[in-house]
Amino acid sequence: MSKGIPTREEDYSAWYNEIVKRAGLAENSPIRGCMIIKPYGYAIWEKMQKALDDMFKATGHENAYFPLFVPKSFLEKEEEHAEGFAKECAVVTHYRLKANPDGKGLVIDEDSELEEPLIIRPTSETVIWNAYKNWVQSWRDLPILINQWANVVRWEMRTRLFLRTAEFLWQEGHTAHATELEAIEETERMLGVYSTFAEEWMAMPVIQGLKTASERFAGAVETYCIEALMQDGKALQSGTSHFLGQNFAKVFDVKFVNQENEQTYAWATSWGLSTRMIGALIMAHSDDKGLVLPPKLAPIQVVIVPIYRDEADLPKIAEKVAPIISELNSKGISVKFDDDDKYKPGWKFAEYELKGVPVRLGIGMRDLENGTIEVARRDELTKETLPMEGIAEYISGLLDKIQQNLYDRALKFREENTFSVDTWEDFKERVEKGGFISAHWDGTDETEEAIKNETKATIRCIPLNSIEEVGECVYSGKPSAKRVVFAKAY
RNA sequence: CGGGGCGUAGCACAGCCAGGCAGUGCGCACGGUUUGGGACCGUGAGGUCGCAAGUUCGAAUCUUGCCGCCCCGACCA
Repeated sequence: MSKGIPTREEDYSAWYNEIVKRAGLAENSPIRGCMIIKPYGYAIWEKMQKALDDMFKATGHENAYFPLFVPKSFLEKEEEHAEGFAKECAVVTHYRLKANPDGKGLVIDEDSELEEPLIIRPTSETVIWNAYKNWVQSWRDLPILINQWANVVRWEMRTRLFLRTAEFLWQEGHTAHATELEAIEETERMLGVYSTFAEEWMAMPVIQGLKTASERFAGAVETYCIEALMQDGKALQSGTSHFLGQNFAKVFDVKFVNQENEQTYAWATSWGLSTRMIGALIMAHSDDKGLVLPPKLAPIQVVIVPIYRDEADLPKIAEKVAPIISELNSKGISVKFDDDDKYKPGWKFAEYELKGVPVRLGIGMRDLENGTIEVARRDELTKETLPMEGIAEYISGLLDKIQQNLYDRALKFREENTFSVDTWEDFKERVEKGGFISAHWDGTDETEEAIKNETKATIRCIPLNSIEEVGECVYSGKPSAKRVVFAKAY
């Protein structure tokens, strides 16, 4: 293995790919556009799942599982939904292979053609709402608050590990409500959950907002999103929550009798967050030495590297660190004691930096004599030698400090790269340099489209907290009531 | 689907122009010396040169066809 990875400065995209591969997060598979998530990458996803799942449960949701296959007729029912996904669907048309009569291998048995093709789910609204039809009769049956953890397939033309793959893992929440207000509240509540997850667990500040009509989920009345800024100045949509109105209830006939004894269509929401977040995590914090993980999502939070010349010294070190490990474990901190003799300490230092382990402890004979231990921080790449006494307590606090530092750093970066722009000249110039651009927009599809064509920047969102401010559209000069956020996006 | 590039050891690649024993680095195996920031020496294993046909005494190298992958564009979380 060669040393070093390309720097962000040299080639941001190569830097990203190298981190994914060299840190052991994922690799390309023989299947075009599909990735193999390796144990270390999957461990991060499991941490994300756990945090999110707990928050879903805390907000009253239950997990369930619906089929991988969607009958073509289901997908067709909601017109906009169908159109939105039609171009990226994998379709199953046969159910049997047979020995090739002309030679080796297998061929599709043409006699096994399905009466109706099955789509591999790009999302599950239709299958789920078809089921909800049978679950809902009375207002007393509502709300239905369900989430599923699943894989989905969207046949993308160009893919990148984690950021865009043909198959990806995600969770999709699908809820049914008796009233419009309740459904909108749910949509906003789950956006809040995503936002909390991004900021408190991923240490990644996000802007909460609404998508414009052109960026809205196919079949939704309103799409809410969280948008984060990556280190190269491009935006990444990191989670979406949709208010679906009664669109799916109407096409799947999900009606209930309300308290006034009237037949009423249920109101829907759906919300999803995917393995793309692992890509976001990488691009938000990592540096030219490799991955930098926030302690709350790091599979290994502390690694201990023993340093010894004589093999007989290793047991002495192991004995000394054993109580530290158990004390850290009792605080819920995951620790790896790397006593592998095949690699030298220097190699291990570099390796754990590449893997983004937040805290590294180094301990050798010198430390045993002095009662000290070396503590290295991944986020700031600093080292200090401290007394072994009370070290577990110190590390526990240090992990919190690192978590906070990563957030503060990312927030500072975003603030320094968010610009308020009022003229078209400034806009064009600013877009080239990257970052979020806050500007007035006249609210029309035409203007949005024109700006996209001329600059490649899109409206990432209309921020929820934006203040009413009279202004003129940066492109058309027409009146505008508030600023929206533009950026080039992934 | 349009434009460009590439298929040679597990990985990264050289060799091809100008046909003549299939190579280098990393990794891997074994032995020894090493170990506070990616150690070193020695020995060794590992290949249908993408596939097929053709030209030739002889093809990784030349010709034709096919297959696959990557990058750039249109589409997208």
